[in-house]
Amino acid sequence: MAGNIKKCPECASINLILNKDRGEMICRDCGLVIEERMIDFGQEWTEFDSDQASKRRRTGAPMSYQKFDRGLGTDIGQKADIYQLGSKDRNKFFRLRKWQYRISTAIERNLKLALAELKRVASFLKLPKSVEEESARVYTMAVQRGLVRGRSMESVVAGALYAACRRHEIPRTLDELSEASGIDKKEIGRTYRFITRELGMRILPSNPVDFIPRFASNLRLSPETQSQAVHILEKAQDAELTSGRGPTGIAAASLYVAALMNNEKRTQREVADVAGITEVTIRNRYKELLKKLNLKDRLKKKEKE
DNA sequence: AAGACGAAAGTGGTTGA
DNA sequence: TCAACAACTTTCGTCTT
Repeated sequence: MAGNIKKCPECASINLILNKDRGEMICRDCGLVIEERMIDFGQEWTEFDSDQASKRRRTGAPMSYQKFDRGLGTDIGQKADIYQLGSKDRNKFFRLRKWQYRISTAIERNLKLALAELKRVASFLKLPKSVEEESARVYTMAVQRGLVRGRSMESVVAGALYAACRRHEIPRTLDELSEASGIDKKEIGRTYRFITRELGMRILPSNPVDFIPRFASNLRLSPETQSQAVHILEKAQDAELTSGRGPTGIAAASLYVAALMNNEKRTQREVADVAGITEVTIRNRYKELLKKLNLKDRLKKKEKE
C-alpha cells in the first residue's frame, strides 16, 4: 500500500476518476469499474418473526432502470386473496388483470429485449455501471414517449448509450458505438440527435481532453507525452482553435505533436486510426497548432538534438 | 518503400432566407 | 424547403526520409 495510489488492474493506469454519487471508481483509460458499493446497502434493522418483517421491511431490491419495470412492478395479486371476493368482484379482478397484461406487455417486452441488448453493448465497450444505468433511463423515457416507433430498437439503444457516455464525460466515438452495436454510424447519430432533442436533454459538446487518455494508452504513449498533449490542448482552446472542430481531430493532433516533441514519434496513420479520423484531418489540425501556438521553434530545437 | 504533404472533389449536417 | 457553407473524408499525385 505504498502511498495508497490506486491502479487499474486491467491496464495499470493511474488515471482514475471517482464517482461519488454511485460509489464507483472508474478507469478513464479502459472504462473499467474498479470499486463498486463503497456505500453500505445493508439493512439496519433485524427481523425476529414474519410479523415484524412485514412491519419493518420498507425496501425491496434497489430501484434500477436496468430492470424493465425499474424493479418496482406491481402485479395484480395472484394469491389467496381472490377467494375472499364475491363472484362479481372476482370477475372484475380477472378483467383488471387481463387489461394490465395487455397494456404492459407491449412496452415491457420491448424494454426487456432492449435492456438485454443495452447490457451487451455496454459490456463490450467496458462502460461503467453509471453510464449503463443512465442510458437505460434514457431508453425507457424514449419508449414511453413512443420515440422508438419507426426506428430499430438497436439504434435507439445505441443512441441512448452514446448520449449517456457524453453526459458522463467518458465519450466514445460514434465509430466505437457502431462497432459494438452493429448499427450504422449515421443511423446512431441520427437517433442520438432525435432522442436528445425530443427528450430535451442538454448535452455539452464533448471536451477533446476526455479523449486523450484513451487514445494515448492505445498508442502506448508515456504519461509525460499524455500530459503534454493535454497542455497543448488547453492552449489550443485558449487560442480558440477548438470551436466548431471535431473534438477527436483536435485531441489526435495534440497527441501527435506531443509525441513528436517527446521522441515517441507515431505516424499520422497510427494516430488517425485510434482516433477514428483521417490523416488529412490530423494534418490540418496539426498545421494550425504549429502556426498559432508557436510550437515550431520547440520542434526545431528537438530536431537539432 | 513508407510516410508526409497538399490539392481537388465528394459527403452529410447546419444555418439562414 | 432550398441553397450556401464549414468540417471532414476520399483519392491521388508528389516530395522527403
